[in-house]
Amino acid sequence: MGPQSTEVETPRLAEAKIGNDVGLLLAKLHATGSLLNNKALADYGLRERSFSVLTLACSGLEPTQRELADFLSLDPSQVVSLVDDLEHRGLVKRAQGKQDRRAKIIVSTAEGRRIHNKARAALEACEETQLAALSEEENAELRALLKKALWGPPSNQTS
Amino acid sequence: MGPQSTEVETPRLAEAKIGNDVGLLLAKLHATGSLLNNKALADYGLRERSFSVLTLACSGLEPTQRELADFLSLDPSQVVSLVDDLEHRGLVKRAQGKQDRRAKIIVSTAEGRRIHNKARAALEACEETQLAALSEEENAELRALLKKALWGPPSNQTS
DNA sequence: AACAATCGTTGACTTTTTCAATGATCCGTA
DNA sequence: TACGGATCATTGAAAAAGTCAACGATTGTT
Repeated sequence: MGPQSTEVETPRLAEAKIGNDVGLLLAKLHATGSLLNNKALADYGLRERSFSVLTLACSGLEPTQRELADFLSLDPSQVVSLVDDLEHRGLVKRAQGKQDRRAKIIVSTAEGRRIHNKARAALEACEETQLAALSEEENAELRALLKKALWGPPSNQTS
Repeated sequence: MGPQSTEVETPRLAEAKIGNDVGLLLAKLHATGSLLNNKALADYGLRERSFSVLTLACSGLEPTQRELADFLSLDPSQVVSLVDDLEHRGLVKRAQGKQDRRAKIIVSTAEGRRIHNKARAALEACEETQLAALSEEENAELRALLKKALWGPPSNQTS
């Protein structure tokens, strides 16, 4: 098969005005991307969402479940399920919130970090093939635009 | 309140490496966008998907349901439901395929085009507020990058 | 003419999403 | 200090969405 197994030919219907609709473009890229990402993560028993949770658990930011729900656009009850799963498999654990004892802080275990490193490599390779049509600069530009659309102009702290 | 009612402040967790993950950025922008889009379209009894179908029915491209399913990344049975709904409301109708009598071509009615025009205006206004953080050029750049990621470099036919 | 493949459709099944209710805890105010 | 309202994680149920196999009708191929 071809060098990249992702979609290549422009479909007939893309000519319609809706082919420029941001909402549709996002939905479509997200749909095809999710499929591939989940496939790439399946080797590690992860999916896009559980990987996101695991990543944030490994980040050192000590997120609470509420923060995870907000950041990942999920219902709090969905975060419970995700964390339950990861915790049962020994990849993360719940710790008591430091200022707030109602909140649970999600932190990674050593095994969690081990799995995460492998999964991250696989995911990065996967996303690279998805965006194979874009140059390195375009790839970075896309990220920057998405972030700006979401959170406004980057504050000039950190790099 | 702020000038745009959409999200503005960068959340704490965005600092994590995953804040640069294209998959997550797409998911997040799509999630918040869908919510707003559906809200904007609700006045016309439409949602993102039924609007997409209606748009393509109005495009003159005479799409078949199979083409709609492929283009919108939907299961054929989902297209059945969407078209059923629009047809019951008199916005589109099913016509027999020209070369293939198995296929159904989806075409708009006069009423369908009327509704579509109004809904499109509302949606465009809605998306403009969503991408308010982007300049006009950045907005166009984002569209171009998304299209390129999906379908490769634009073929130099049409304008 | 026979066969496999495709289109739209249906219906069953699974997964995901949504939402209200709960106990524990926090915060502000009296 | 004690009260009241708000927030956190959790549960469970209901609603919505997604997935998938099977079907009749039709197509194209052998």
